[in-house]
Amino acid sequence: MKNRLRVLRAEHDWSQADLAQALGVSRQTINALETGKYDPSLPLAFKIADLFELAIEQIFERPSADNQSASND
Amino acid sequence: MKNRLRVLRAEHDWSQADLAQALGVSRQTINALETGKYDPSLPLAFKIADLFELAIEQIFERPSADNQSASND
DNA sequence: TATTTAAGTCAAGCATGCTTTACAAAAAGA
DNA sequence: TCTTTTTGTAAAGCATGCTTGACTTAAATA
Repeated sequence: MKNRLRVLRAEHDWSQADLAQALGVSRQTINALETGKYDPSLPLAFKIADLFELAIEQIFERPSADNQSASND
Repeated sequence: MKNRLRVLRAEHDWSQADLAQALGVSRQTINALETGKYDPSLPLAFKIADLFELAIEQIFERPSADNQSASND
């Protein structure tokens, strides 16, 4: 899932460490998000959205509709 | 983090199993989300939002701003 | 040039999200 | 009442999210 974190961070002229501190997470987490290692949890996504005063949908791109199925009893 | 899943599901007259199938997750996952056991991943939150044609923010309530801090180097 | 800041990455470890299988209990329908 | 459907829950296991600590490299600055 792609995101606009790096751009938003640049617009605010923040380092990864600055952003991490503002969000209460580690710098490595920010780096991992920006480099696409994994997606944030929903609570963290909300914090990010609140910080940048944007909707989650404006920061994170919809995933590519995987169509995986689970057995469901 | 509270959510409106049970209400939305009721509006559509779906069982937990129906919703699970529509989302490609297990019934137990839906039950866990509705009973507040845990929050969905961001990708699953997007799928839910897409299915109900709502924004994530309209389904999931913002978490109560934890203010936890990480050491950050 | 020497130093500092910023970014990338790795490994180990713990927490959370989701799976399958299984069972119990409540609610709905015959 | 009897049967079926729906919901709740539990345990074990695997995948993902996030932590700390450490190290490397590149870029900015004294």
